[in-house]
Amino acid sequence: MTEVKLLGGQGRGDYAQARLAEFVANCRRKKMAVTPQRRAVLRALLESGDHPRADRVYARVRREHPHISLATVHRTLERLCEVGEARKVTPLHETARYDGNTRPHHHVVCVRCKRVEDLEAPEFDTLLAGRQTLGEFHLLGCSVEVRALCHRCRKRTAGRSPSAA
Amino acid sequence: MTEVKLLGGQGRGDYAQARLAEFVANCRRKKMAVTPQRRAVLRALLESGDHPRADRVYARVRREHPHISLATVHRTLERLCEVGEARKVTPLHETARYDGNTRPHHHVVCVRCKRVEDLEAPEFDTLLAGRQTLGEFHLLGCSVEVRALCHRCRKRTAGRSPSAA
DNA sequence: TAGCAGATGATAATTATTATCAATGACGGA
DNA sequence: TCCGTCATTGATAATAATTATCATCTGCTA
Ligand SMILES: [Mn+2]
Ligand SMILES: [Mn+2]
Ligand SMILES: [Zn+2]
Ligand SMILES: [Zn+2]
Repeated sequence: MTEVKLLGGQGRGDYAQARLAEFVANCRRKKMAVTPQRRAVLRALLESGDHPRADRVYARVRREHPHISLATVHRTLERLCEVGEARKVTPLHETARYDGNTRPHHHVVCVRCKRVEDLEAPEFDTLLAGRQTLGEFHLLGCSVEVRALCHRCRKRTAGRSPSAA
Repeated sequence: MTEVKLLGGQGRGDYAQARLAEFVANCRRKKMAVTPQRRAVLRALLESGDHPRADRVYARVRREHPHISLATVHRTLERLCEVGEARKVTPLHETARYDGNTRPHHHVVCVRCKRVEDLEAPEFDTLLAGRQTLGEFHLLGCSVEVRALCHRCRKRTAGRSPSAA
């Protein structure tokens, strides 16, 4: 029953160190230039445990790199996601998407064209069934977002990096 | 194993009819005015099976109500979500949120303050474990988003409508 | 160390969403 | 059925996130 649990910020420091240490090698592998800005953005992201927005990362990076451009922060964050060094919590954030179907269900999203299809997966729903709370959170519901490539996009995307785990 | 399946647009027509039929009564119950615009927006949303954006709904509604304002469409869609007549597929769409933690994990999101915390739930991951595809979709990964109210927000939200299932 | 492809910074442009506010009309009570 | 009230609408402006542009700079390879 207690299969689901919140993760505190434990071991964040070590994790950040390890990730920064391997960053240079990873960049070389991906043939991506290692710039002070990229390093700083990744460090700032790793130091914030709270899934920050670009402006928060910008604020933090500026403490060490007062001359960095906000555009660079945006570009770098997207780049880090493309190469698998970071993750976008909000793959569909560009515009609000609405759904007239109020029955509980889940979604599969094409990460490229952003097409969204309904998905039925009853098992997902039962996992939180008993619980009312999770730590300090009062539960309302849960939805699963399956990241995928639709047929059309898969053909066009041929050889590509992760961009979504 | 085949517990997860895509839902086609079957029975959409009947579902739409039923929803529209009960809409007036639901509005009365919620003490919300029934306007032609609201009815039209809900109809347009129900007719689009594809999780549309506000501008798509606007385009469709204009076919019958050429004078409707785009602002009204935005307002109405949000309103419908508040009272449980529709659902926002993208509760975190306002701004991109990034995550330096690349280990597979899930999230709990406070629907009010948008705080995001990491969540560990191994069972969620195993459900799609075997599959490579789902219908025409090539699977990449899946993430669970648990909607919740954090302690602080729960106190401040006292008596409130659904806004999230 | 030279040269180039890619990265950056400054800035403008784009675009979704929200705010404002006067005019309108839905609806409960007379 | 008519009226007054107040929520809703439409038109428009304001806001804010993101992306585009482009001249300059710099990490990287040979
Ligand atoms: Mn749906
Ligand atoms: Mn996370
Ligand atoms: Zn696609
Ligand atoms: Zn909260």
